[in-house]
Amino acid sequence: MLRLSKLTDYAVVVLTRLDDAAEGGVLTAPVLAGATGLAEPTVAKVLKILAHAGLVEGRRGALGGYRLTRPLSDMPLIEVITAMDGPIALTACVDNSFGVCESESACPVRGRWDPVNEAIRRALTGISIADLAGPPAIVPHPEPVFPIFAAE
Amino acid sequence: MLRLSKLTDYAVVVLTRLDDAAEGGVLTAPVLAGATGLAEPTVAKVLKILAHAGLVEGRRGALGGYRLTRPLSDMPLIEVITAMDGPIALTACVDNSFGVCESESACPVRGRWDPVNEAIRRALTGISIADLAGPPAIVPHPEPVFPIFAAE
DNA sequence: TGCAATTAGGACCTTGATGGTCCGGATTGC
DNA sequence: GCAATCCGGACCATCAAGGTCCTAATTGCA
Repeated sequence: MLRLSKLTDYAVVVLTRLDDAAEGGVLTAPVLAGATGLAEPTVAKVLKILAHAGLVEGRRGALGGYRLTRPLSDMPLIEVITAMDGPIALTACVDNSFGVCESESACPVRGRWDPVNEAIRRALTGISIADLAGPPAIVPHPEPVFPIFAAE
Repeated sequence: MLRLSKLTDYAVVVLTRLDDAAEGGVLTAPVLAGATGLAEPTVAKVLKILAHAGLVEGRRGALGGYRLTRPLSDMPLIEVITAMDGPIALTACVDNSFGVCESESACPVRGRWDPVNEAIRRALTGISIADLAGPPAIVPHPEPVFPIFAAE
């Protein structure tokens, strides 16, 4: 599925909220949880990871909270994904992890995924979080029905 | 990690072997297993999935086996990934699955992943399996050391 | 006609990563 | 000194991926 983790999804949501609510100010984890509708511990976890990656900045203490270190338009999506999910890497046997793969010697595509990773990396570098949060266009929900598991 | 499944990796390996060994002829699952160093049941599973997607063709019976339906140069990577891992889709809440996400109404990026998926899709469409199996350049292993878990 | 070789299509179990929660410690402002 | 926060982990449940196996269905050959 090439799926990316939910945490990454949450991260984008949180970052977006952090942006339009706090011009210079800070927001606490509980407040962000309320604003996004996500569970508080989860939001806290996301923020911790983002802080670790330097995408947000945490300030402790009574009047503490989090704030962005850069405008979202200057924050490429790939950085968020890398922060949350780790480096972009298709397959386990990328970039020379020896001994892990038994069929190493017989493997004809060894080291061949790199150009693919590069292609994806490039594609994701050109997109900023601001692009995702974008201007208008919240997809309308025509009719709040039961989950439709459309044909895959 | 944006990782893609091992099965997809295996698929590329198997497809490659299927190509350089069988010009018009067929190869059986056990033979392919031997040639790739993968377990036989696993290879069989991969082949079944690929056959289902129409990328290979299975022929039953005594002299049966599998063969490619097209040259690898005409087989974009994205088709293999889609066959093995399902459609490219970042995140669960893509393309309007209502009711799944509680914070639906509060979610500012709803429906916003689509351009990202598009970008990745485009990047992967331009790469064929032949490009992966490529001409030369098996990455050399400078020194067979222990797995190095480089700084993430 | 019977037998052997193969694919086709699932069922099944195990394992690992993900998602989510919680707790103690450190920091800061009042 | 106290309350409000972040910080850094540990911890557990769930779920899907990986992998194996079993039973048809098909085909060629003796």
